[in-house]
Amino acid sequence: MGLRERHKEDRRLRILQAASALFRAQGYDAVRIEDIAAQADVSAGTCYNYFTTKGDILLSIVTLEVEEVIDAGRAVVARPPEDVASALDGLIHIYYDHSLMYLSKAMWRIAISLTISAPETPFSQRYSGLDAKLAAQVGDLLVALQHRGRVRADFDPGLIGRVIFNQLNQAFIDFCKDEAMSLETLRAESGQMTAQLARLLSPRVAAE
Amino acid sequence: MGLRERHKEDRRLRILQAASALFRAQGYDAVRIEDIAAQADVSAGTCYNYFTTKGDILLSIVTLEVEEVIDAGRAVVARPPEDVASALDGLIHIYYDHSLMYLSKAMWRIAISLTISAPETPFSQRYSGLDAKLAAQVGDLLVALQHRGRVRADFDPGLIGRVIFNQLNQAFIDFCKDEAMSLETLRAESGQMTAQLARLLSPRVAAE
DNA sequence: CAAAAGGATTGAGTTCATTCATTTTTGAAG
DNA sequence: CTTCAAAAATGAATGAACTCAATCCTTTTG
Repeated sequence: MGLRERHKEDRRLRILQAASALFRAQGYDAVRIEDIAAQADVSAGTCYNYFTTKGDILLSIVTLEVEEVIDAGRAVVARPPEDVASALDGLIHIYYDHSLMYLSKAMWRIAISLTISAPETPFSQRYSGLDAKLAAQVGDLLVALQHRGRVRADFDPGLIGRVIFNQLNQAFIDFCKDEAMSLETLRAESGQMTAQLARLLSPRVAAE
Repeated sequence: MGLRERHKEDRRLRILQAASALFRAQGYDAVRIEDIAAQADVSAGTCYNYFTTKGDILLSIVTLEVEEVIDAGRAVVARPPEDVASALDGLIHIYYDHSLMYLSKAMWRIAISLTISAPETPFSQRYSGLDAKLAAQVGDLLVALQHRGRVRADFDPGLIGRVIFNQLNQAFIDFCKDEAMSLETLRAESGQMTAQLARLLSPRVAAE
């Protein structure tokens, strides 16, 4: 790798680290591109050689985080708890905890809103792809549970995986929208939902 | 009502109408506050006496639309079709069609993203409240179907109503994110989902 | 009816993201 | 070691949202 390439890598990383630290410390809106540039020892213009918009910098940080969440989820899917509700709750627990490790509610809000308002942006698309992967992971968990006979076999696990993921996602968005809401409350609400869905999915029904 | 009050009403309305027309014609981003002000025969500053941000003007337009959607939905809930899948599809059909009558995909994208990125804004909160009403309406439909014995009685209709609404909502967001996607495709995808859920909710299960 | 008080309007001014013409740096070729 | 073309970096210029001190209208009061 030549000098030029190394410089490029280096600068990209410096910009990302500077932005990440500043966003976390001061909030997305309060940070100016010039601040990021100064902290990264480049000029404002250079930031635009690496990222198309300020939002893209944030999304780039967030996608790194989501990738880690997916990795963390794999462990649960490979070795899921026995019953449906616990399995779902375990996965969800990991998703939520990991998501808040490095990113504030405000950063998530902005990131999510960007993927909706500017879906054509490269990082937006990447983020959407990761969301799809997360949904697929939930589907994988359901398949594992189906194999064990813990859930009904007469439905499409991919589809229901997406249904469940959408619930988690919406609950998480509501959580991010309300600064006063605690992680415990989020977990409790998701738990209610999964318990309900686990019941609908269980093979033996005490119908009516 | 004094002259001052009348002026206020009048101006507010003029700003809203000007913005609505311009947003539709040129798209949200392409319209400047000054353009709206000019079209409404006021100054740019005045727009900020009536709305806190440019986004708030859009949200104000969108909430009017959502209120109409809720009204339209009431008719279906009052007199739902016999089977679960048709009832859900009917309601959804109305939601989607009405939503696209006056607002473009792009306008929805921006509006939805604003309610996430700036949830404290007055119109944001109003919008969120309307979303909750829509979810409750789906719940009402489920209650009606439960009374007829068309769906299992052993679940919380409010909770499942929210689950279903979240699905619709997410499908609609995905639709707005993809300019190439047709309304037919949206309907088809939602239909798949409701069919699947209708099955899970039906009282007699061909278990496993 | 005159004048003071308070509310609304105004548009020039500020701030920041983004652009772009210019300058600097890099790596290859001679 | 020079020279040169391409790639990158730079920062001054642009444009649009939003702010605010000054001004203009209503309304009220004496």
